[in-house]
Amino acid sequence: MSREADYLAGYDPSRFPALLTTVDMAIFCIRDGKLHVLLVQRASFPARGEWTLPGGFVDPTGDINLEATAGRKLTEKTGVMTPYLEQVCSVGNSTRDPRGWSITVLYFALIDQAAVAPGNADVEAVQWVPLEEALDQTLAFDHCELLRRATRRLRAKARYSALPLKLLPSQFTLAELQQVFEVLLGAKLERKSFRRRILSANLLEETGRLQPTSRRPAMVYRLIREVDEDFAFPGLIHSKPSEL
Amino acid sequence: MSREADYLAGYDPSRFPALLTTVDMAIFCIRDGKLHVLLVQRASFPARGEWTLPGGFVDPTGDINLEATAGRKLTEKTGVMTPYLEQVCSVGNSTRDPRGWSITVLYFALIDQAAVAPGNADVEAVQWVPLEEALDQTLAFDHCELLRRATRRLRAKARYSALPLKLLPSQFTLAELQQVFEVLLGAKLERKSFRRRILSANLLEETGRLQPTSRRPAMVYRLIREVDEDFAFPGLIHSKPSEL
DNA sequence: TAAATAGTGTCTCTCAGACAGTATGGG
DNA sequence: CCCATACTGTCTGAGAGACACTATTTA
Repeated sequence: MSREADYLAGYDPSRFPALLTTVDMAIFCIRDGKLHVLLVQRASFPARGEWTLPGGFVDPTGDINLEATAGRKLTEKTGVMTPYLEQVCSVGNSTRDPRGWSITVLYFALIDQAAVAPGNADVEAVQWVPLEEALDQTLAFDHCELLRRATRRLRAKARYSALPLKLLPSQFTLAELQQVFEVLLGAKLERKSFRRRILSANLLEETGRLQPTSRRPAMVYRLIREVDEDFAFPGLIHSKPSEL
Repeated sequence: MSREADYLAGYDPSRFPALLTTVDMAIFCIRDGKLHVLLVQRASFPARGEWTLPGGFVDPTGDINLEATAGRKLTEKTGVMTPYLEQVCSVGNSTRDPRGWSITVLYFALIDQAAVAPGNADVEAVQWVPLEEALDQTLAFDHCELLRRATRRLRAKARYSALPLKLLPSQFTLAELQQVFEVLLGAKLERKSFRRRILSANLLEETGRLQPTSRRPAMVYRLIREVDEDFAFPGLIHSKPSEL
């Protein structure tokens, strides 16, 4: 075992070719009934002035793990502290970054739009963009492809999980929740079936009554137990898949 | 734009703290009606002599992308060239490797046990281990946790996708296929329901007749179209989840 | 009272589970 | 002929879709 200690003492990581290692994030929220994603404008080379997903290098001295890097980036850009954060995939090759062989670990975050610190987004070159526009415009590096992957994952999960809850504040009506699902799935859902499934999952509990947004007030619900990454209820998976 | 070229010419990646970047693999096959995973014994420090998942450093000069690294490792250990390969997740933190902050990208591979080159496994310190044993025994680094994650992904996919097909040769009977699903799900499936779902997915076509394994011969099927990562059929998802 | 949205009753259709029945081979 | 396994027929119950119905608010 002292031989292993000797080995480690003499180990020099910089002998190996350096790989650029970053974390990139697709931060989603709902605004005006549409899915939006946060984009930032690069301040320095490479791709200076172009728009990208927020992200940056892993800091081995400050970040205890990859998720901490992602959380740090998210808080820097939005002020949100405890979002839903999920790793999507990693992409690594020799061509995606002109500086050399690079790897990025892609996360997506779901946040309640109301929880975003309003100041930051105007000071920095940061903006919320409707998803379709973001996918149309040419993002730097391979960030269009990254955004597509994050979107596909999010939409797939909307078909069988309670994940879209994370795009709402802690109290909400079923109509609001249904609308979020409809935005993600790109399809209208049957009201009765939706209520049946959501309520029979024993995920929500009633509270009081709500602001009369238009006519009859709706019951306000809150989450009764935490929605983890693996939670799935049967049913929504049968909805037809949405376009793209 | 020449300023960007200047920037790139003067860019030195080694200014940044080095991160150890590896790819690890959970290579699964079915042997004797049980799910097995390939383990290797480490030949050098750190953790010399201990068992791990096969894996190794990304080679920026040889591998064009992460999947190429994974494919290279797989072929080295098994001789299999075109397996089903799927990225599970990446784990990066400061504690998982004694040499420093390290990231691993985890893949799993599904192969037909009959396609494995038989020679290699005996020469090297490589062995197929029943999954339960592998999870029980103490693997080096965080490889127990990695193996658990790969297993969870595989088992989850067996509930709604046609993925388990990749554990069989190109021709197979429905009884064999059902047995693979049962092994992965850890539960008996209803024969009639299973046949209904598989056949109504229009994935298989009939061929001729088969060896009388025991009594009445069974129809041999083959895949009619490729099963990609996202293919899902309704139904199997309702099966009760298996233990662990 | 009209309009608009919240929420319910209930029919039907699809499909998975169950299980008994039939088919086809080897000993 | 018996047995074991392959495969089918068919009943039943759960749950999603459809849609008309009632309830409760504002204007």
